[in-house]
Amino acid sequence: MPHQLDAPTRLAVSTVIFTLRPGAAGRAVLWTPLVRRTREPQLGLWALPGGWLPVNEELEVAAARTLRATTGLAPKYLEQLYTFGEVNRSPDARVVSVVYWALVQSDEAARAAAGPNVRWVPADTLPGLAFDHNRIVEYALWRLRTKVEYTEIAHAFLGGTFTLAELREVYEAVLQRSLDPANFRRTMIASGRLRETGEFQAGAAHRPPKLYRYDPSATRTADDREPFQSERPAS
Amino acid sequence: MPHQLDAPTRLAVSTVIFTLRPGAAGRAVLWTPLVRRTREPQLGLWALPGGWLPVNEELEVAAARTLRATTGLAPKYLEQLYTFGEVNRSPDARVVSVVYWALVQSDEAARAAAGPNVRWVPADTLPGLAFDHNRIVEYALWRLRTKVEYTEIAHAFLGGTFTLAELREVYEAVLQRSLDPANFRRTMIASGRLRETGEFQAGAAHRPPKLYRYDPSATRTADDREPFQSERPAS
DNA sequence: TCAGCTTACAGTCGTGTTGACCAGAAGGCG
DNA sequence: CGCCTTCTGGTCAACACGACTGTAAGCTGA
Repeated sequence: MPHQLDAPTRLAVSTVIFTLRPGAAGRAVLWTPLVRRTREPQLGLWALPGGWLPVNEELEVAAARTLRATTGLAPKYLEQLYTFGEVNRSPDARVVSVVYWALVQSDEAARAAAGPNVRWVPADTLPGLAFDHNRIVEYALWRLRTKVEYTEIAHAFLGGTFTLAELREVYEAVLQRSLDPANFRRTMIASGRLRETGEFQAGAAHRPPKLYRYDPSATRTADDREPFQSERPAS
Repeated sequence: MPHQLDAPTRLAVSTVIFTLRPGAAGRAVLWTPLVRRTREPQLGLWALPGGWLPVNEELEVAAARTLRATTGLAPKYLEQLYTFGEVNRSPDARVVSVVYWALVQSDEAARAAAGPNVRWVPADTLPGLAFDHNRIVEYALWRLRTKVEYTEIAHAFLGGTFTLAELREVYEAVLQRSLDPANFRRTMIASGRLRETGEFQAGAAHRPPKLYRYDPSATRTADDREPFQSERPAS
Protein backbone atom coordinates (compact mmCIF):
# COMPACT_ATOMS: atom_id res chain seq x y z
CA MET A 1 0.00 0.00 0.00
CA PRO A 2 1.54 3.21 -1.17
CA HIS A 3 -0.27 5.66 1.09
CA GLN A 4 0.39 6.86 4.56
CA LEU A 5 -2.03 5.19 6.90
CA ASP A 6 -2.92 8.38 8.69
CA ALA A 7 -3.58 10.38 5.53
CA PRO A 8 -7.33 10.62 5.03
CA THR A 9 -9.07 9.87 1.77
CA ARG A 10 -9.58 13.06 -0.19
CA LEU A 11 -12.73 13.84 -2.13
CA ALA A 12 -12.63 15.66 -5.45
CA VAL A 13 -15.21 16.74 -8.02
CA SER A 14 -14.37 16.78 -11.72
CA THR A 15 -16.41 17.53 -14.81
CA VAL A 16 -16.24 16.32 -18.37
CA ILE A 17 -17.53 19.15 -20.55
CA PHE A 18 -18.70 18.69 -24.12
CA THR A 19 -19.53 21.07 -26.86
CA LEU A 20 -19.69 20.91 -30.65
CA ARG A 21 -17.43 22.65 -33.13
CA PRO A 22 -17.52 22.65 -36.92
CA GLY A 23 -15.37 19.88 -38.29
CA ALA A 24 -13.41 19.36 -41.46
CA ALA A 25 -15.67 16.87 -43.18
CA GLY A 26 -18.67 19.16 -42.82
CA ARG A 27 -19.74 17.23 -39.76
CA ALA A 28 -19.31 18.81 -36.34
CA VAL A 29 -17.11 17.12 -33.76
CA LEU A 30 -17.18 16.99 -29.98
CA TRP A 31 -14.68 19.12 -28.10
CA THR A 32 -13.80 19.18 -24.44
CA PRO A 33 -11.77 21.64 -22.34
CA LEU A 34 -8.76 20.53 -20.33
CA VAL A 35 -6.73 22.35 -17.69
CA ARG A 36 -3.01 22.13 -17.16
CA ARG A 37 -2.00 20.87 -13.73
CA THR A 38 -0.09 23.57 -11.86
CA ARG A 39 1.11 21.40 -8.98
CA GLU A 40 2.27 17.92 -8.17
CA PRO A 41 1.44 15.20 -8.78
CA GLN A 42 1.40 15.07 -12.57
CA LEU A 43 2.43 18.71 -12.80
CA GLY A 44 2.20 20.03 -16.34
CA LEU A 45 -0.08 17.29 -17.63
CA TRP A 46 -3.52 18.06 -18.95
CA ALA A 47 -6.44 17.02 -16.81
CA LEU A 48 -10.16 17.40 -16.33
CA PRO A 49 -11.44 20.58 -14.70
CA GLY A 50 -12.14 20.01 -11.03
CA GLY A 51 -10.98 20.45 -7.50
CA TRP A 52 -11.44 19.42 -3.91
CA LEU A 53 -14.98 19.40 -2.62
CA PRO A 54 -15.61 22.24 -0.17
CA VAL A 55 -17.34 21.08 2.99
CA ASN A 56 -20.36 23.29 2.48
CA GLU A 57 -20.87 22.98 -1.24
CA GLU A 58 -23.23 20.61 -3.01
CA LEU A 59 -21.61 18.19 -5.44
CA GLU A 60 -23.53 19.51 -8.43
CA VAL A 61 -22.79 23.10 -7.50
CA ALA A 62 -19.10 22.29 -7.24
CA ALA A 63 -19.21 20.75 -10.71
CA ALA A 64 -20.96 23.79 -12.16
CA ARG A 65 -18.54 26.11 -10.41
CA THR A 66 -15.42 24.47 -11.83
CA LEU A 67 -17.12 24.40 -15.20
CA ARG A 68 -17.69 28.12 -15.00
CA ALA A 69 -14.17 28.72 -13.75
CA THR A 70 -12.56 27.00 -16.72
CA THR A 71 -14.95 27.95 -19.49
CA GLY A 72 -16.81 31.00 -18.22
CA LEU A 73 -20.01 29.22 -19.17
CA ALA A 74 -23.07 27.80 -17.49
CA PRO A 75 -23.98 24.19 -18.36
CA LYS A 76 -27.17 23.53 -20.26
CA TYR A 77 -27.07 19.95 -19.03
CA LEU A 78 -25.28 18.58 -16.00
CA GLU A 79 -25.46 15.08 -14.62
CA GLN A 80 -23.43 12.90 -12.33
CA LEU A 81 -21.41 10.39 -14.33
CA TYR A 82 -19.63 8.02 -11.97
CA THR A 83 -17.43 8.01 -8.91
CA PHE A 84 -13.88 6.86 -9.49
CA GLY A 85 -12.07 5.68 -6.42
CA GLU A 86 -9.38 3.16 -7.29
CA VAL A 87 -6.81 3.00 -4.55
CA ASN A 88 -3.87 3.74 -6.82
CA ARG A 89 -5.39 6.17 -9.29
CA SER A 90 -3.38 8.99 -7.75
CA PRO A 91 0.23 8.34 -6.75
CA ASP A 92 0.28 10.43 -3.61
CA ALA A 93 -2.90 10.00 -1.61
CA ARG A 94 -6.17 8.12 -1.90
CA VAL A 95 -8.42 10.32 -3.99
CA VAL A 96 -12.06 9.60 -4.73
CA SER A 97 -13.45 11.70 -7.56
CA VAL A 98 -17.14 12.28 -8.11
CA VAL A 99 -17.26 13.03 -11.82
CA TYR A 100 -20.01 14.96 -13.58
CA TRP A 101 -20.53 15.44 -17.28
CA ALA A 102 -21.95 18.54 -18.87
CA LEU A 103 -23.13 19.90 -22.19
CA VAL A 104 -22.65 23.55 -23.06
CA GLN A 105 -24.19 25.54 -25.86
CA SER A 106 -21.97 25.47 -28.92
CA ASP A 107 -22.13 29.12 -29.94
CA GLU A 108 -21.39 30.17 -26.37
CA ALA A 109 -18.49 27.74 -26.18
CA ALA A 110 -17.05 29.26 -29.33
CA ARG A 111 -16.58 32.49 -27.40
CA ALA A 112 -15.24 30.66 -24.34
CA ALA A 113 -12.06 31.80 -22.73
CA ALA A 114 -8.96 29.74 -23.36
CA GLY A 115 -5.87 30.86 -21.53
CA PRO A 116 -2.45 29.27 -21.32
CA ASN A 117 -3.76 26.76 -18.81
CA VAL A 118 -7.03 25.94 -20.56
CA ARG A 119 -7.06 24.08 -23.85
CA TRP A 120 -9.90 22.69 -25.92
CA VAL A 121 -9.28 19.39 -27.70
CA PRO A 122 -11.38 17.01 -29.82
CA ALA A 123 -12.93 14.54 -27.41
CA ASP A 124 -12.21 11.53 -29.61
CA THR A 125 -8.50 12.12 -30.02
CA LEU A 126 -7.25 13.09 -26.61
CA PRO A 127 -3.63 13.48 -25.60
CA GLY A 128 -2.36 11.50 -22.65
CA LEU A 129 -4.10 12.95 -19.61
CA ALA A 130 -3.25 12.91 -15.94
CA PHE A 131 -4.36 10.07 -13.68
CA ASP A 132 -7.20 7.95 -15.12
CA HIS A 133 -8.79 10.87 -16.91
CA ASN A 134 -8.56 9.33 -20.37
CA ARG A 135 -10.72 6.48 -19.19
CA ILE A 136 -13.14 8.92 -17.59
CA VAL A 137 -13.61 10.90 -20.78
CA GLU A 138 -14.13 7.70 -22.73
CA TYR A 139 -16.84 6.67 -20.33
CA ALA A 140 -18.47 10.09 -20.55
CA LEU A 141 -18.41 9.83 -24.33
CA TRP A 142 -20.04 6.43 -24.16
CA ARG A 143 -22.71 7.77 -21.84
CA LEU A 144 -23.36 10.79 -24.06
CA ARG A 145 -23.69 8.66 -27.19
CA THR A 146 -25.91 6.15 -25.44
CA LYS A 147 -28.12 8.74 -23.81
CA VAL A 148 -28.61 10.77 -26.97
CA GLU A 149 -30.37 7.80 -28.48
CA TYR A 150 -33.09 7.48 -25.87
CA THR A 151 -33.43 10.97 -24.38
CA GLU A 152 -33.76 14.52 -25.62
CA ILE A 153 -30.51 16.02 -24.42
CA ALA A 154 -29.22 16.89 -27.88
CA HIS A 155 -30.92 20.28 -27.82
CA ALA A 156 -28.56 21.28 -25.00
CA PHE A 157 -25.90 21.95 -27.63
CA LEU A 158 -28.18 24.43 -29.37
CA GLY A 159 -29.79 27.72 -28.48
CA GLY A 160 -33.38 28.41 -27.63
CA THR A 161 -34.66 27.94 -31.17
CA PHE A 162 -33.25 25.74 -33.88
CA THR A 163 -34.11 24.12 -37.17
CA LEU A 164 -34.51 20.40 -37.58
CA ALA A 165 -31.40 20.36 -39.73
CA GLU A 166 -29.39 21.91 -36.91
CA LEU A 167 -30.75 19.37 -34.48
CA ARG A 168 -29.96 16.59 -36.91
CA GLU A 169 -26.40 17.85 -37.22
CA VAL A 170 -26.05 17.45 -33.46
CA TYR A 171 -27.25 13.87 -33.59
CA GLU A 172 -24.98 13.10 -36.53
CA ALA A 173 -21.97 14.57 -34.76
CA VAL A 174 -22.59 12.70 -31.53
CA LEU A 175 -23.54 9.40 -33.12
CA GLN A 176 -20.93 9.73 -35.87
CA ARG A 177 -23.21 8.60 -38.64
CA SER A 178 -25.55 10.20 -41.15
CA LEU A 179 -29.27 10.27 -40.53
CA ASP A 180 -31.98 10.43 -43.14
CA PRO A 181 -33.51 13.93 -42.95
CA ALA A 182 -37.05 12.76 -43.65
CA ASN A 183 -36.99 9.94 -41.12
CA PHE A 184 -35.33 12.16 -38.56
CA ARG A 185 -38.09 14.70 -38.96
CA ARG A 186 -40.75 12.05 -38.50
CA THR A 187 -39.33 10.63 -35.29
CA MET A 188 -38.58 14.00 -33.74
CA ILE A 189 -42.06 15.32 -34.46
CA ALA A 190 -43.53 12.08 -33.14
CA SER A 191 -41.64 12.51 -29.87
CA GLY A 192 -43.97 15.40 -29.11
CA ARG A 193 -41.30 17.47 -27.41
CA LEU A 194 -40.78 20.03 -30.16
CA ARG A 195 -42.90 23.10 -30.59
CA GLU A 196 -43.01 25.23 -33.71
CA THR A 197 -42.19 28.84 -33.02
CA GLY A 198 -44.06 30.01 -36.11
CA GLU A 199 -40.91 31.65 -37.37
CA PHE A 200 -38.56 30.67 -40.14
CA GLN A 201 -34.84 30.92 -40.58
CA ALA A 202 -34.24 33.07 -43.63
CA GLY A 203 -31.11 34.04 -45.50
CA ALA A 204 -30.03 30.73 -46.94
CA ALA A 205 -30.12 29.85 -50.60
CA HIS A 206 -33.00 27.46 -50.26
CA ARG A 207 -36.46 27.08 -48.80
CA PRO A 208 -36.44 28.61 -45.30
CA PRO A 209 -36.87 26.00 -42.57
CA LYS A 210 -39.18 26.28 -39.59
CA LEU A 211 -37.71 27.19 -36.24
CA TYR A 212 -38.54 24.91 -33.33
CA ARG A 213 -38.30 25.18 -29.60
CA TYR A 214 -37.72 22.35 -27.13
CA ASP A 215 -40.70 21.79 -24.83
CA PRO A 216 -39.82 19.63 -21.84
CA SER A 217 -43.35 19.66 -20.46
CA ALA A 218 -44.87 17.95 -23.46
CA THR A 219 -46.14 14.37 -23.40
CA ARG A 220 -43.70 12.97 -20.98
CA THR A 221 -44.85 10.07 -18.88
CA ALA A 222 -43.91 9.97 -15.24
CA ASP A 223 -42.06 6.68 -15.21
CA ASP A 224 -39.55 7.27 -17.95
CA ARG A 225 -38.18 10.30 -16.22
CA GLU A 226 -35.14 9.73 -14.10
CA PRO A 227 -35.28 10.59 -10.44
CA PHE A 228 -33.45 13.72 -9.31
CA GLN A 229 -31.70 14.46 -12.56
CA SER A 230 -31.90 18.15 -13.23
CA GLU A 231 -31.69 19.16 -16.83
CA ARG A 232 -31.17 22.85 -16.18
CA PRO A 233 -29.09 22.99 -13.07
CA ALA A 234 -28.53 26.26 -11.33
CA SER A 235 -25.16 27.54 -12.31
CA MET B 1 -24.20 25.95 7.71
CA PRO B 2 -24.54 23.38 10.41
CA HIS B 3 -21.06 21.87 10.28
CA GLN B 4 -17.84 22.73 11.93
CA LEU B 5 -15.60 24.34 9.37
CA ASP B 6 -12.58 22.30 10.36
CA ALA B 7 -14.39 18.94 10.25
CA PRO B 8 -13.49 17.16 7.03
CA THR B 9 -15.97 15.60 4.67
CA ARG B 10 -16.38 11.91 5.43
CA LEU B 11 -16.72 9.26 2.76
CA ALA B 12 -19.01 6.27 3.20
CA VAL B 13 -20.00 3.29 1.06
CA SER B 14 -23.51 1.84 1.27
CA THR B 15 -25.24 -0.94 -0.62
CA VAL B 16 -28.83 -1.56 -1.58
CA ILE B 17 -29.32 -5.32 -1.71
CA PHE B 18 -32.20 -7.00 -3.48
CA THR B 19 -33.48 -10.52 -3.50
CA LEU B 20 -36.80 -12.19 -4.30
CA ARG B 21 -39.14 -13.93 -1.88
CA PRO B 22 -42.43 -15.70 -2.56
CA GLY B 23 -45.31 -13.29 -2.18
CA ALA B 24 -48.92 -13.65 -1.22
CA ALA B 25 -50.52 -13.23 -4.64
CA GLY B 26 -48.41 -16.01 -6.12
CA ARG B 27 -46.03 -13.42 -7.47
CA ALA B 28 -42.64 -12.98 -5.83
CA VAL B 29 -41.70 -9.63 -4.30
CA LEU B 30 -38.42 -7.80 -3.84
CA TRP B 31 -36.89 -7.78 -0.37
CA THR B 32 -33.97 -5.81 0.96
CA PRO B 33 -31.96 -6.10 4.20
CA LEU B 34 -31.62 -3.20 6.61
CA VAL B 35 -29.37 -2.72 9.62
CA ARG B 36 -30.26 -0.96 12.84
CA ARG B 37 -28.07 2.01 13.65
CA THR B 38 -26.13 1.37 16.85
CA ARG B 39 -24.78 4.88 17.34
CA GLU B 40 -25.68 8.50 16.85
CA PRO B 41 -26.89 10.12 14.75
CA GLN B 42 -30.23 8.47 14.05
CA LEU B 43 -29.52 5.77 16.64
CA GLY B 44 -32.06 2.96 16.51
CA LEU B 45 -33.35 3.79 13.06
CA TRP B 46 -33.05 1.29 10.23
CA ALA B 47 -30.55 2.11 7.51
CA LEU B 48 -28.74 0.68 4.52
CA PRO B 49 -25.76 -1.59 5.16
CA GLY B 50 -22.53 0.31 4.82
CA GLY B 51 -19.68 2.03 6.58
CA TRP B 52 -16.75 4.37 6.22
CA LEU B 53 -14.42 3.73 3.33
CA PRO B 54 -11.04 2.35 4.47
CA VAL B 55 -8.11 4.16 2.90
CA ASN B 56 -6.78 1.05 1.21
CA GLU B 57 -9.97 -0.62 0.09
CA GLU B 58 -11.53 -0.37 -3.35
CA LEU B 59 -15.05 1.03 -3.46
CA GLU B 60 -16.55 -2.11 -4.93
CA VAL B 61 -14.75 -4.33 -2.46
CA ALA B 62 -16.05 -2.24 0.40
CA ALA B 63 -19.58 -2.65 -0.93
CA ALA B 64 -19.18 -6.41 -1.26
CA ARG B 65 -17.67 -6.61 2.20
CA THR B 66 -20.54 -4.82 3.94
CA LEU B 67 -22.92 -6.94 1.92
CA ARG B 68 -21.26 -10.07 3.21
CA ALA B 69 -21.16 -8.71 6.73
CA THR B 70 -24.90 -8.12 6.90
CA THR B 71 -26.17 -11.04 4.85
CA GLY B 72 -23.38 -13.59 4.87
CA LEU B 73 -23.75 -13.73 1.09
CA ALA B 74 -21.75 -12.89 -1.99
CA PRO B 75 -23.44 -10.71 -4.61
CA LYS B 76 -24.25 -12.22 -7.98
CA TYR B 77 -24.45 -8.69 -9.37
CA LEU B 78 -22.89 -5.53 -8.02
CA GLU B 79 -22.84 -2.10 -9.61
CA GLN B 80 -22.32 1.46 -8.53
CA LEU B 81 -25.63 3.27 -8.24
CA TYR B 82 -24.99 6.93 -7.45
CA THR B 83 -23.09 9.15 -5.08
CA PHE B 84 -25.20 11.07 -2.61
CA GLY B 85 -23.57 14.09 -1.10
CA GLU B 86 -26.14 16.69 -0.07
CA VAL B 87 -24.68 19.02 2.49
CA ASN B 88 -27.40 18.40 5.05
CA ARG B 89 -28.17 14.74 4.51
CA SER B 90 -26.51 13.89 7.80
CA PRO B 91 -27.12 16.17 10.77
CA ASP B 92 -23.64 15.96 12.26
CA ALA B 93 -20.99 16.11 9.60
CA ARG B 94 -20.76 16.33 5.83
CA VAL B 95 -21.06 12.77 4.59
CA VAL B 96 -20.73 11.73 0.97
CA SER B 97 -21.98 8.21 0.32
CA VAL B 98 -20.99 6.18 -2.71
CA VAL B 99 -23.93 3.79 -3.03
CA TYR B 100 -23.84 0.43 -4.77
CA TRP B 101 -26.72 -1.87 -5.56
CA ALA B 102 -26.55 -5.65 -5.56
CA LEU B 103 -28.57 -8.70 -6.46
CA VAL B 104 -28.24 -11.89 -4.45
CA GLN B 105 -29.49 -15.35 -5.28
CA SER B 106 -32.94 -15.92 -3.84
CA ASP B 107 -32.50 -19.40 -2.41
CA GLU B 108 -29.29 -18.34 -0.72
CA ALA B 109 -30.92 -15.23 0.67
CA ALA B 110 -33.66 -17.40 2.16
CA ARG B 111 -31.02 -18.94 4.40
CA ALA B 112 -29.42 -15.58 5.13
CA ALA B 113 -28.67 -14.62 8.69
CA ALA B 114 -31.03 -12.13 10.29
CA GLY B 115 -30.07 -11.09 13.79
CA PRO B 116 -31.61 -8.46 16.03
CA ASN B 117 -29.81 -5.74 14.11
CA VAL B 118 -30.54 -7.06 10.62
CA ARG B 119 -34.04 -7.08 9.21
CA TRP B 120 -35.37 -7.94 5.78
CA VAL B 121 -38.28 -5.87 4.50
CA PRO B 122 -40.25 -5.67 1.23
CA ALA B 123 -38.48 -3.12 -0.92
CA ASP B 124 -41.70 -1.43 -2.03
CA THR B 125 -43.12 -0.77 1.42
CA LEU B 126 -40.22 0.47 3.47
CA PRO B 127 -40.43 1.89 6.97
CA GLY B 128 -38.98 5.32 7.61
CA LEU B 129 -35.24 4.95 7.23
CA ALA B 130 -32.34 6.97 8.51
CA PHE B 131 -30.96 9.92 6.54
CA ASP B 132 -32.00 9.96 2.86
CA HIS B 133 -32.00 6.19 2.58
CA ASN B 134 -35.64 5.92 1.52
CA ARG B 135 -34.87 8.00 -1.53
CA ILE B 136 -31.80 5.90 -2.23
CA VAL B 137 -33.73 2.64 -2.20
CA GLU B 138 -36.36 4.17 -4.46
CA TYR B 139 -33.70 5.15 -6.94
CA ALA B 140 -32.14 1.69 -6.77
CA LEU B 141 -35.56 0.17 -7.43
CA TRP B 142 -36.05 2.42 -10.41
CA ARG B 143 -32.64 1.45 -11.75
CA LEU B 144 -33.28 -2.26 -11.24
CA ARG B 145 -36.64 -2.10 -13.00
CA THR B 146 -35.24 -0.05 -15.85
CA LYS B 147 -32.17 -2.18 -16.30
CA VAL B 148 -34.04 -5.47 -16.24
CA GLU B 149 -35.80 -4.39 -19.41
CA TYR B 150 -32.68 -3.91 -21.52
CA THR B 151 -30.07 -6.17 -19.94
CA GLU B 152 -29.82 -9.75 -18.75
CA ILE B 153 -29.36 -9.23 -15.04
CA ALA B 154 -32.51 -11.08 -14.02
CA HIS B 155 -30.72 -14.43 -13.88
CA ALA B 156 -28.71 -13.10 -10.93
CA PHE B 157 -31.69 -13.88 -8.71
CA LEU B 158 -31.59 -17.53 -9.79
CA GLY B 159 -29.15 -20.39 -9.48
CA GLY B 160 -26.96 -21.89 -12.14
CA THR B 161 -29.80 -23.57 -13.99
CA PHE B 162 -33.41 -22.50 -14.24
CA THR B 163 -36.53 -22.97 -16.28
CA LEU B 164 -38.00 -20.28 -18.46
CA ALA B 165 -40.97 -20.12 -16.11
CA GLU B 166 -38.67 -19.35 -13.20
CA LEU B 167 -36.92 -16.67 -15.20
CA ARG B 168 -40.26 -15.23 -16.21
CA GLU B 169 -41.32 -15.11 -12.56
CA VAL B 170 -38.28 -12.95 -11.87
CA TYR B 171 -39.22 -10.53 -14.62
CA GLU B 172 -42.83 -10.43 -13.47
CA ALA B 173 -41.80 -9.75 -9.89
CA VAL B 174 -39.41 -6.97 -10.82
CA LEU B 175 -41.61 -5.35 -13.45
CA GLN B 176 -44.80 -5.96 -11.46
CA ARG B 177 -46.81 -7.12 -14.40
CA SER B 178 -47.67 -10.40 -16.08
CA LEU B 179 -45.84 -11.51 -19.17
CA ASP B 180 -47.10 -13.83 -21.87
CA PRO B 181 -45.21 -17.12 -21.50
CA ALA B 182 -44.97 -17.80 -25.21
CA ASN B 183 -43.78 -14.32 -26.11
CA PHE B 184 -41.37 -14.31 -23.21
CA ARG B 185 -39.88 -17.56 -24.45
CA ARG B 186 -39.47 -16.16 -27.93
CA THR B 187 -37.64 -13.01 -26.89
CA MET B 188 -35.39 -14.77 -24.39
CA ILE B 189 -34.35 -17.41 -26.90
CA ALA B 190 -33.80 -14.69 -29.49
CA SER B 191 -31.44 -12.89 -27.14
CA GLY B 192 -29.00 -15.73 -27.66
CA ARG B 193 -27.74 -15.70 -24.09
CA LEU B 194 -29.47 -18.85 -22.88
CA ARG B 195 -28.08 -22.34 -23.34
CA GLU B 196 -30.08 -25.54 -22.93
CA THR B 197 -28.54 -27.86 -20.40
CA GLY B 198 -30.23 -30.89 -21.95
CA GLU B 199 -31.89 -31.66 -18.65
CA PHE B 200 -35.47 -31.26 -17.55
CA GLN B 201 -37.08 -30.33 -14.28
CA ALA B 202 -39.26 -33.28 -13.31
CA GLY B 203 -41.70 -33.81 -10.47
CA ALA B 204 -44.42 -31.32 -11.32
CA ALA B 205 -47.89 -32.27 -12.44
CA HIS B 206 -47.36 -31.13 -15.99
CA ARG B 207 -45.00 -31.41 -18.90
CA PRO B 208 -41.42 -31.14 -17.55
CA PRO B 209 -39.72 -27.92 -18.66
CA LYS B 210 -36.22 -27.63 -20.05
CA LEU B 211 -33.46 -26.35 -17.81
CA TYR B 212 -31.38 -23.47 -19.13
CA ARG B 213 -28.09 -21.91 -18.19
CA TYR B 214 -27.06 -18.28 -18.65
CA ASP B 215 -24.23 -17.84 -21.13
CA PRO B 216 -22.65 -14.40 -20.90
CA SER B 217 -20.20 -15.05 -23.72
CA ALA B 218 -22.87 -15.56 -26.34
CA THR B 219 -23.58 -13.10 -29.14
CA ARG B 220 -22.80 -9.95 -27.33
CA THR B 221 -21.64 -7.05 -29.41
CA ALA B 222 -18.83 -4.87 -28.14
CA ASP B 223 -20.63 -1.56 -28.11
CA ASP B 224 -23.68 -2.42 -26.05
CA ARG B 225 -21.57 -3.49 -23.14
CA GLU B 226 -20.99 -0.91 -20.50
CA PRO B 227 -17.44 0.07 -19.70
CA PHE B 228 -15.96 -1.33 -16.49
CA GLN B 229 -19.12 -2.80 -15.10
CA SER B 230 -18.37 -6.20 -13.64
CA GLU B 231 -21.25 -8.60 -13.51
CA ARG B 232 -19.58 -11.11 -11.25
CA PRO B 233 -17.51 -9.03 -8.89
CA ALA B 234 -15.03 -10.70 -6.61
CA SER B 235 -16.56 -10.97 -3.21
C1' DT C 1 -36.79 37.10 -65.38
C1' DC C 2 -36.39 32.59 -65.27
C1' DA C 3 -33.91 28.27 -65.35
C1' DG C 4 -31.54 25.78 -62.04
C1' DC C 5 -29.89 24.61 -57.55
C1' DT C 6 -30.42 23.42 -52.76
C1' DT C 7 -32.79 22.18 -48.91
C1' DA C 8 -37.47 21.62 -46.59
C1' DC C 9 -41.11 18.71 -46.16
C1' DA C 10 -44.55 14.92 -47.19
C1' DG C 11 -45.65 10.33 -48.38
C1' DT C 12 -44.94 5.18 -49.67
C1' DC C 13 -43.02 0.65 -49.16
C1' DG C 14 -40.91 -3.23 -47.01
C1' DT C 15 -38.92 -5.31 -42.92
C1' DG C 16 -38.33 -6.50 -38.27
C1' DT C 17 -40.17 -6.40 -33.56
C1' DT C 18 -43.70 -7.22 -30.30
C1' DG C 19 -48.19 -8.17 -28.10
C1' DA C 20 -52.42 -11.12 -28.46
C1' DC C 21 -53.92 -15.34 -29.38
C1' DC C 22 -54.25 -20.39 -30.78
C1' DA C 23 -53.03 -25.32 -30.75
C1' DG C 24 -50.51 -29.40 -29.98
C1' DA C 25 -47.11 -31.88 -26.60
C1' DA C 26 -46.20 -34.14 -22.42
C1' DG C 27 -46.17 -34.94 -17.94
C1' DG C 28 -49.09 -36.17 -13.28
C1' DC C 29 -53.61 -37.28 -11.09
C1' DG C 30 -58.24 -39.10 -9.98
C1' DC D 1 -57.83 -43.57 -19.39
C1' DG D 2 -59.87 -39.10 -19.55
C1' DC D 3 -58.59 -34.61 -17.64
C1' DC D 4 -55.89 -31.23 -15.66
C1' DT D 5 -51.78 -28.42 -15.89
C1' DT D 6 -47.93 -26.14 -18.01
C1' DC D 7 -44.63 -26.32 -21.81
C1' DT D 8 -43.71 -25.17 -26.40
C1' DG D 9 -44.19 -23.82 -31.16
C1' DG D 10 -46.84 -21.22 -34.32
C1' DT D 11 -49.90 -17.44 -36.64
C1' DC D 12 -51.59 -12.76 -37.10
C1' DA D 13 -51.97 -7.81 -36.73
C1' DA D 14 -50.16 -3.40 -35.10
C1' DC D 15 -46.41 -0.69 -34.92
C1' DA D 16 -41.73 1.34 -35.50
C1' DC D 17 -38.25 2.38 -38.51
C1' DG D 18 -34.98 2.57 -42.46
C1' DA D 19 -34.84 3.28 -47.55
C1' DC D 20 -36.63 5.73 -50.95
C1' DT D 21 -39.52 8.95 -54.09
C1' DG D 22 -41.64 13.16 -55.09
C1' DT D 23 -43.12 17.98 -54.40
C1' DA D 24 -42.52 22.81 -52.25
C1' DA D 25 -40.13 27.00 -51.76
C1' DG D 26 -36.68 29.88 -51.22
C1' DC D 27 -32.04 32.04 -53.47
C1' DT D 28 -28.56 32.70 -57.30
C1' DG D 29 -26.75 33.76 -61.57
C1' DA D 30 -26.91 34.24 -66.56
